Amino acid sequence: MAENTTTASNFVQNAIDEDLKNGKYGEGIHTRFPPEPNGYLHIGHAKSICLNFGLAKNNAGLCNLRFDDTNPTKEDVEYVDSIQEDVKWLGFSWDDRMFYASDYFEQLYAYAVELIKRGKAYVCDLSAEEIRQYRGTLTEPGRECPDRSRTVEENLALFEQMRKGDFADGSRVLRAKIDMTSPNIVMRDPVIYRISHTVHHRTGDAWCIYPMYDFAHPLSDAIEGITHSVCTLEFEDHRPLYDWLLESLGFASDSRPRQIEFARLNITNTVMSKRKLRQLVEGGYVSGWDDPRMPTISGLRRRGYTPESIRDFCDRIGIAKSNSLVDVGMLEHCVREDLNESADRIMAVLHPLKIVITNYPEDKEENLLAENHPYRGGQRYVPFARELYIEQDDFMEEAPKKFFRLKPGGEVRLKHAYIIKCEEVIKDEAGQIVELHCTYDPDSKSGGLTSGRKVKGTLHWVAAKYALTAEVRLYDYLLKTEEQEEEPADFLAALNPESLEVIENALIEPSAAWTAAGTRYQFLRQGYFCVDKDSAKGQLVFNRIVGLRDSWAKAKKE
RNA sequence: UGGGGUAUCGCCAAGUUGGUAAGGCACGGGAUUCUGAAUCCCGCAUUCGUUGGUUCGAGUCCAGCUACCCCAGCCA
Repeated sequence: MAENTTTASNFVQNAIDEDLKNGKYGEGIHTRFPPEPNGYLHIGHAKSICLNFGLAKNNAGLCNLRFDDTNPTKEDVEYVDSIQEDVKWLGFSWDDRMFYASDYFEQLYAYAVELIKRGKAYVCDLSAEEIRQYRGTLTEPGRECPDRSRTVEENLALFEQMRKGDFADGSRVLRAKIDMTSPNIVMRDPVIYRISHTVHHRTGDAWCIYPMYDFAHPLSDAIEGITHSVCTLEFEDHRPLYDWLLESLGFASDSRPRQIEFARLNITNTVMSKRKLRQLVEGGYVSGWDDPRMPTISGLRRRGYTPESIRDFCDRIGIAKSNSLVDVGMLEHCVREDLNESADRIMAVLHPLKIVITNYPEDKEENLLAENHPYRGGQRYVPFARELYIEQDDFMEEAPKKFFRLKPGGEVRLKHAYIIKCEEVIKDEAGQIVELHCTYDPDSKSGGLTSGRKVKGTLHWVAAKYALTAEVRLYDYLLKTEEQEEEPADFLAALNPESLEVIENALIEPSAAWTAAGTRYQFLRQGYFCVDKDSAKGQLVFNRIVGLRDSWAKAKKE
């Protein structure tokens, strides 16, 4: 298991090393995780969280949590709450450094005024449509807005009126005065403030003008003393603007924050855009942002993923600038590895096949000692009796040569119990197998002196009389059948039809019920399961995380 | 004949100032096993998108191609 020693070298760390070596940022480094509270965090955000908090930790620095809440039309407190919960759950702490871009609205306004005073910003009266036309295209330069030559005084007055609410939404904007002919479209006098008479989830109606990301972000970073502003690749074109703003407002180049971009996470068969995830939630395709099929942190949590496994995953995939598509198998490997280490094992049967041990006294019952974990120890008692259930798949009447499980005349070990032999197959009139009559070897009891006898297969089982029913939810949590380009409509159509929630009942050994909800279990052979905390009310609910790789299942396919 | 990026094994990803290709996932083989799991060994790029060049020597330097990603929100 990864000790989360993010020692893996990456170019961001290299850049930090370089800066540290050159004596830049003598106070130590400072990063931030800046989500917009417009949806729930997903596994892609986890990559950024692990990176930013990890860099801080590994370099004796600090990492802030900052809500980038500059667009009130999309944001909500529900999201700021869930984001905090998810970051905490992942195991990271921002201590007392939780901020909101909206905390800086007043300062940001002052910076905008300063920019105007320096002749580097102006109020533009063009409509959104006109601005687009004036902007030019990818291959043609833009044209200057007629308002570009307004005097500082005019701009100051107009901007103040904007703030006071004298103008309607969309009627005017504040723009940075840079270069309409720049080959980089971002630099063609970008809008830095817009008018929006919208109630903000935190500032209410105090403001009717809101700063754009491009303006708020570098300044928020600077205000917080951020040294390394790590973001994703699509902002590379924005870096010149980031630097231009700080430069224009007089932040010294040797101490101001520096933007570094890395590639965002993509996982095979996984829907990773907030927009699409929102469609799934709002369209009722899933039960919510925390539906166990969702790649959200909260969905993975309900699915039984541990924070450790997600951090480990983020460590393993690395940080680079090339667009990559990580195999979902990597994520699954990480949970398997973690749960193999940490999860107690219990026995359960999904599709029961009754077994009668004919030479076991009818009134006899035993409590057999069972290991909770192969090497971490812990023990429990499991009731054993004459009538048991095993998994239907664990018996084959006409078995191929390499079938290690129960077959007529064959022997098999019942885990923690005895070796049994199948003597007779009982069928109904329709020829369906109803039950198996077996005999057991009393000398083969697990842990006993003569328990060393070897048989090829080991089965899990549950005593018929004491078996408890548990709800098992089997999910195919992959939401896409295959990689494909999807427009919204096609995207929904491309959902894996098998990604429906399947609920079955499993028979579980009674000892499982002794443990409090929230404990993670591994079902023998069936795969990893865990108690669903949210639904464990009187009844145990298990989610399948991912099945064990079963070479028998593989062989069966061939 | 816009700008910005990226190209190293099936999938991720290290590769310091050029010195002769880490690691993980997946996969294959063997040992072991009261989970056909786990564990343990062993194997898995003469080659770094491509073509040339510089050099005793290049994934690392130079030039030219090619492919893919991002940008024309008053979103972030």
